[in-house]
Amino acid sequence: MPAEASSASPSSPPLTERQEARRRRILHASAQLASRGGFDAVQMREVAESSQVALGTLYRYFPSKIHLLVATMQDQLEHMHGTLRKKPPQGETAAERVAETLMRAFRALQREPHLADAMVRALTFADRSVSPEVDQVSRQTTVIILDSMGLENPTPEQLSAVRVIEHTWHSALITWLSGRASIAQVKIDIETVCRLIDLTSPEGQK
Amino acid sequence: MPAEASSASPSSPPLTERQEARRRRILHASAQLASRGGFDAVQMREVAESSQVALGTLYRYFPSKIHLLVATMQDQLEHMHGTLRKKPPQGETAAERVAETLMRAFRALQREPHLADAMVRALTFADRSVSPEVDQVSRQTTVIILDSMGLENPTPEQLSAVRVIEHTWHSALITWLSGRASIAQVKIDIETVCRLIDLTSPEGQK
DNA sequence: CGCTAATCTAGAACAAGTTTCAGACTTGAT
DNA sequence: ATCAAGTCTGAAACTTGTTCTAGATTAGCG
Repeated sequence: MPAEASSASPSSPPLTERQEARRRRILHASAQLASRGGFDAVQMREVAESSQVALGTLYRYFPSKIHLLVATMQDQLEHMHGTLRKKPPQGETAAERVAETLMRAFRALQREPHLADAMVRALTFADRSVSPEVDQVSRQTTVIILDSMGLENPTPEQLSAVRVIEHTWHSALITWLSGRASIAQVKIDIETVCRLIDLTSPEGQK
Repeated sequence: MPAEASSASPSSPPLTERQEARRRRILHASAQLASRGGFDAVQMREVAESSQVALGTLYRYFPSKIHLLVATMQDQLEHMHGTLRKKPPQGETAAERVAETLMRAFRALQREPHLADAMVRALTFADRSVSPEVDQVSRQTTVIILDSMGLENPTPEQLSAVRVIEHTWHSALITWLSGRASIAQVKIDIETVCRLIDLTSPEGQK
């Protein structure tokens, strides 16, 4: 298989090799700074310096800090999806498998709470100008969830349930990140919302 | 009844009359500016000017823009709760009543989408330093939902369901505000998540 | 009334996101 | 190899949230 082309949107003018490298350096610097101190620690001047790129160039690649962090999240999500694909969840019911997948993702985020903070805050703070990118993250998340459900073609009802699960996922993460909910609390919320899946599977829950 | 004391946290030193008036002017200016242009339009210098208060004073009352907007939300929530109390929802099941209540709130927000934008963005962007205030908003929301369910003492399961509903509510609002979901979509999501309530009411859904 | 501590004001100053600009460097096509 | 168009750089400037300061005002109290 071609080692390339796995990345994000294949639209817009194709990047040269050096441009691709710059983009990579920027995303790497962003993730690194975010891992240290979260949203606030990702300062555009520092990202520029760390990635050896002029500030103006950084802004050419990512038109705002939010764009940058959302792109960072897309990047991390890809990793995550790859990792999750390798060992599919073991639960009996679809609800269990989804909950298991999300809890696995949650544990991954716990290992880098500052990075999680930066990405999630950016995601929910994003305004209309970032909608396409945020939407892409959302679609990717949907794919991961549907994957873990093991569904080929979900019903509209099931898609609604998945959307609600995503809502809960994002919002629960926020309450955790801002110290208003414990890890256990998040777990309960995830398990609770996942019950909606069984509710929308009239054929039984196996 | 005493016409006073209905406001927020009755803790900390009591405010003099003029201070109470200042606080009110500030919140009013905040809501007004927010109604115009949303989060970005609430600029601290403008709020200070509109409310005839020095910038430093504004910061003494509300230690950050986020604090100010969250307080604005608390303020609005009180109105809302009062309004909702007057005409309780008519639905048959608890789930229907909660959905009806939230849709009513949603329609209110649609009348002032910019204000909604400012408040909701502030709420989800808030970091740990605002946790107490955000938590208060969350509790107030919980009360409104429990009220509409007509429950005296909810089970832990039901409280979980309510938390998930709140998650969905906030996150769905965000997707709507950032133009990634339609009004219809939000409605569906609310109705979907409200089904969790019936799921957690083993005694039947009347 | 007159004092003292707390509060308020005007305004400067600082921090970080964003924009702008002139000049150097790359790229792609001839 | 050469030229035009597009890109990158370094640095300054601008915007808006936040902090700080010195001096006026106000509130509570003897």
